[in-house]
Amino acid sequence: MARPPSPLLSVEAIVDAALVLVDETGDFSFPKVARRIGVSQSALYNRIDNREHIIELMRGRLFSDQVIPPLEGLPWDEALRVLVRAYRDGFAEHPRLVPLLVSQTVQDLGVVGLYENIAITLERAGLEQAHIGPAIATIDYLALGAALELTAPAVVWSPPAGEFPALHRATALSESVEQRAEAAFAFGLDVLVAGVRVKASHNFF
Amino acid sequence: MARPPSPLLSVEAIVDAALVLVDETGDFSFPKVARRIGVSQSALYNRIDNREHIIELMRGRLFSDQVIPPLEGLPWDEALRVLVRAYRDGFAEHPRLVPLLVSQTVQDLGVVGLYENIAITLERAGLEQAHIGPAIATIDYLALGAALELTAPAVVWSPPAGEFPALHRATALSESVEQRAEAAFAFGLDVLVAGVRVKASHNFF
DNA sequence: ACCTGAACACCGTTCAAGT
DNA sequence: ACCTGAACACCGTTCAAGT
Repeated sequence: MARPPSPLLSVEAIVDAALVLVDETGDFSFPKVARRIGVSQSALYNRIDNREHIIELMRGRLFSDQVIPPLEGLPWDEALRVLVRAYRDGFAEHPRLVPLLVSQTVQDLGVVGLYENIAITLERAGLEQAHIGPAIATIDYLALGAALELTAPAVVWSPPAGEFPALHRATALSESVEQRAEAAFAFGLDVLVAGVRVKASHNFF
Repeated sequence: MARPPSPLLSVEAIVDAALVLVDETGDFSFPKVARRIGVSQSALYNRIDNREHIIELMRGRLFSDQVIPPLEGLPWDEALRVLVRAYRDGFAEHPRLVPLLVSQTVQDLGVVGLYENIAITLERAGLEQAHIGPAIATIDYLALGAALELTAPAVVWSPPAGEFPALHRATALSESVEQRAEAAFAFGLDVLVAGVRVKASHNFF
């Protein structure tokens, strides 16, 4: 077999296979993706440019099938919560992909659309123009971090009881990874909304 | 040469070499570390266990030579600012190391000491016990994210002007990477302090 | 146009062998 | 105890060759 009548390969199949591997093992490789599809390793280069390209395609997949509910009726703080949650949920569906994303720049346009909505909402909040970029960055850190938390093992710091009393008290109420990640994200989101409110109110004086 | 009278190798030399490589190239490898020290690749395994071990040793290095000023006299919000800045500055000295750190759990005890100080300060702020863990996680996200920002290229989203007006306005005031990272961190820190204040005040009602 | 197979320059880790 | 060199099972990427 050299040139089949209908192509054996598609970009979609490559991204599918890579995403399955990342979900299962935390990483992917060309040999494994190729084996999973049943094609030779070098054939992948007919559809994609390189490893980075596959990662960027996976990032796009995270947000492509996301439905954002209408935000018109909502006050800015509710709208902001919806958007930041949607952003976090995108990452949280494939948490083991996040470490591969952080060392690479965003190129996907679907993600940029989500950013635009967040920027609009922050303008509605009354945040001054110079603070909107920094606010989006902060939201980025929160969403990425909260998703990363999902990949962490059950106990994070495991502080020696006697030496670090305050930390020991804080981690004593230990739950599942999911509960801990959700609690951290919920707290971060509350802090964000409260902080943006305070920042925005400074504009009125 | 097989067994030299005094060892050619030390853990310190390995961590030094790996850190230089990460700073310069964003990654390190056993062959490159060994070549830089002038020793064979397999000799490294006399001092360290594996690749993860080297990464964890580099994480420790970030905070080992950090001097934290005394916090006794300070109000909780000032103290919190000092600690979170110290945490961020630790990462910021070797920003290209951060992507290697995010997929691995914290084992270094110097870092845990910093966490303890933050936990104490959050207790002083009046934050309820159940919120201290989530608050530390949020601080983690902020510090890691702000350091990651330093590795990003100059333009992050580069939004097509017409299609994403709000985002275009927000990114129009573009500065250097360092300025942008600092602005984002400063905003995030303000939001954090304001948010913690709001959260803590709920305990008084 | 679309695939295979071989080739190349890289990895991390193990292990027998030397002193 | 401490090092070397060879070996192994992996990588990402390129390219000539086939239809």
